[in-house]
Amino acid sequence: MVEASDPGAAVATTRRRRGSVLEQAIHAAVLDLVIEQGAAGVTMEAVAARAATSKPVLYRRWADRAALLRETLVPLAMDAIPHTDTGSYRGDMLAILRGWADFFASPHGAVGVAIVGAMPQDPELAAAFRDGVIAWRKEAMAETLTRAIDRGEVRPDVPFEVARELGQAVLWHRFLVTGDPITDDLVTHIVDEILIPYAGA
Amino acid sequence: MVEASDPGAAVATTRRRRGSVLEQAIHAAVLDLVIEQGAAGVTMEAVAARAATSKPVLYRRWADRAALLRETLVPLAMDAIPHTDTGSYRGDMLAILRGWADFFASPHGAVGVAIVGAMPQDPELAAAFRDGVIAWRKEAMAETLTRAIDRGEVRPDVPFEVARELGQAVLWHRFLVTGDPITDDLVTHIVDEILIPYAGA
DNA sequence: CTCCTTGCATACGGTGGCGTGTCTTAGAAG
DNA sequence: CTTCTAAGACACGCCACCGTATGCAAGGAG
Repeated sequence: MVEASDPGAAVATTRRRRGSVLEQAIHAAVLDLVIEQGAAGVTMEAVAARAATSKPVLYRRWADRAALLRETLVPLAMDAIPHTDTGSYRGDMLAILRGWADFFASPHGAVGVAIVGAMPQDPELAAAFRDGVIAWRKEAMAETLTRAIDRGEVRPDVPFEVARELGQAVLWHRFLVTGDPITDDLVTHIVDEILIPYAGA
Repeated sequence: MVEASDPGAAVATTRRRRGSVLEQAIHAAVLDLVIEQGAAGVTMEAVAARAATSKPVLYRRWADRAALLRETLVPLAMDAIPHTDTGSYRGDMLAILRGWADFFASPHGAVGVAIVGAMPQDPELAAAFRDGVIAWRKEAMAETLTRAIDRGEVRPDVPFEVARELGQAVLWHRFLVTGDPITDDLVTHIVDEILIPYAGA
């Protein structure tokens, strides 16, 4: 995942910690397979082969393939979107939407489709994604909006439920449904012509 | 599906026409399986069993499972959304968004997820969906917007690319990504507080 | 009434993934 | 140096699905 496990030191102290090199290689293999063949391509055999290990290793750490998928994809999605205070509502929203745009354009974008496509058949993945990624995004957007209200950039009675998802909804829609391009012009247009008029004081 | 095939008359004339009762039963079986188990659950064997027929029948009419899926799902999606002239931009948009909302709430909503989830691995499905459903929706929205511009309800320079997808993007996003409820209050809110201000003259 | 065409269901070999049992090897303790 | 323990690789049986070849039944032509 993120904290890169500072290789040298950690290995020196304990010979092999719980989630270490091997586990990381497995997650990487899963990610590769998702990108190449979608969630359906993530079989235990394929993962084992790709990670240069064997199936018993996988079954030792994860109950089944669904659990392995969950624990690989959800953390990835968590890291995709920046959450920084740029000092203005416009700047914050631009940063966030550009984060989504970059995510969709990157190979990791396939993770988004994989999760969405797998959720209906995997309630646990759905719960993990919604309680993890979505809930966290909502929280982050709530903070962004609260800061903007404090600054007087956004009207205090703006409907949070809608304001927080309006921008990313268009990007997700293009990415998943229409396949239309997501340009930076589109992002700035959304912010300046839709989000700010809608939320503006 | 929708038009109930007026059983008596058709059977009387030609004993068994090309796409008739059996073919319809097969499509129904595919739909059931998609709803119950997602696109991955649509195996040739399961379809044959569910439709009370056998695999050779399926292979006689469709080259492979992807073709069967395409020819079942795409027409369904085409029938989902109304395309009527209500006489006003607000009325048109309310009708369209309510059409999407009803579609998502119905069992057929699963078809939406199935298509989105399967597109990355099935270029032909993606092409069929985008050249069929999406292109047709774009055209319909273009007509709706043109009428609205003629009536003076919408500014002539409104960006079509964004205006036509803005409303449904929020609904798709809730349906696929967040799982948040899609209420009629939300629909009217989107129309009155977002679409009309954005596109208004 | 018989033949023949048409079209379906049953049955088959082949493949690939699942989940697990067994053996081997490498590191820790005595 | 020897023994013990733990972890991983190999291999197996199982099952579901694929795609096709074969045998059977029903309706039209002679």
